[in-house]
Amino acid sequence: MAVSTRSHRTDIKEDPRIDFSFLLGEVTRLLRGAFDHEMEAIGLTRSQWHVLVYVLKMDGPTQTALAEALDIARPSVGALIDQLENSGYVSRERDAHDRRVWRIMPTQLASQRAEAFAQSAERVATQVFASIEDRDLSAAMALLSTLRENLISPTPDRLEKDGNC
Amino acid sequence: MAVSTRSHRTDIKEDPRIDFSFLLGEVTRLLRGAFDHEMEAIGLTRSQWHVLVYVLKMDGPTQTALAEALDIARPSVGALIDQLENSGYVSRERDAHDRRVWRIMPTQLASQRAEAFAQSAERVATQVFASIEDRDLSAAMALLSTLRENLISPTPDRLEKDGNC
DNA sequence: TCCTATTGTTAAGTTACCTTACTGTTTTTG
DNA sequence: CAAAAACAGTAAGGTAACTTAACAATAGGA
Repeated sequence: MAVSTRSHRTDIKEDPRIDFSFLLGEVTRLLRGAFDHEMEAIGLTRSQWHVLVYVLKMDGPTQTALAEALDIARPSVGALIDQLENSGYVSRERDAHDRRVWRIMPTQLASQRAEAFAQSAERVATQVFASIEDRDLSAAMALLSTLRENLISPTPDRLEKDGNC
Repeated sequence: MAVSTRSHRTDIKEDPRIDFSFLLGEVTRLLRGAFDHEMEAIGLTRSQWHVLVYVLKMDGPTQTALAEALDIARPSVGALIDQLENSGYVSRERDAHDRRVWRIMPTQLASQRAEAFAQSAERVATQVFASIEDRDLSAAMALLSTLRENLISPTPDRLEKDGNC
């Protein structure tokens, strides 16, 4: 079934799952750096770009919806939207039915540049994912999805159900 | 050969490699959170713990060696070592042959607690990697290693050789 | 000995988050 | 309908982890 059972080993240095975790972190860091490098030319930070992608994806989300999607605190989203608004990439528009909320809309500028962003992303992806088979990529994605599931909700068998407290 | 050739698509939202990148980031973030949660009880931040693991791994490294291994700037290492020294986990010891350098040594406390750290890590790993097959883990690690290679050095075929500038 | 490279530190600034507390607005509820 | 609860967003302030630039001390070769 799962990863081979270990009896009493308590050496961080020899657990493949720990190695995997470190590798995951390292690749993520490098990948982030590669994207940053591209985005720098465009004048967006990673966080701004991250938010912007979700704004483009989500079709007029509220800030709270963005906060949930990005899993960051609402004030953080507010600050990032401020930045993107100042740079002219998004605008806050009042919701027709609820005056508490802002709908975050990509501007024309964002749409114009969306293609350039995509090409930058594509350029990075082409280098980074060179020689990777579709099949393997899918398999790795499936594994990562499983990890995500396991991380989001506790394992079914021992659900301590304390959530995150 | 590589991931299926696309003609002109420039839509970030539909590129599996971009999806993969986001997923990678998300899993890393969640995983980091899970480890943080464990490490919090021990009183170490993620960065401190990260450095400490390398100190335990590397057998008396200099700060510069640590900076290279962790791929962070030397002042950052210095600050983290300060913290770990104040917490009593490492000590700076003068090198016998070069009075400029400090050798970073884990203290008895670190060795004592190393097992507890490992158990914490194990506990997280057991939940997160539940239902993951060894085979699949290895395959994913291989893929991540390839990505790392591609990220560290430009692809052989189109080596622009600008390094990182 | 002088010149250069290297180790580590200090100082100042940036980014990206967080938390807590607040102002409005809407929804619920008695 | 009015009071209370819930919710969206903002403000203020904090923290951790980085960065770069400039510096002192040391090492080591010409």
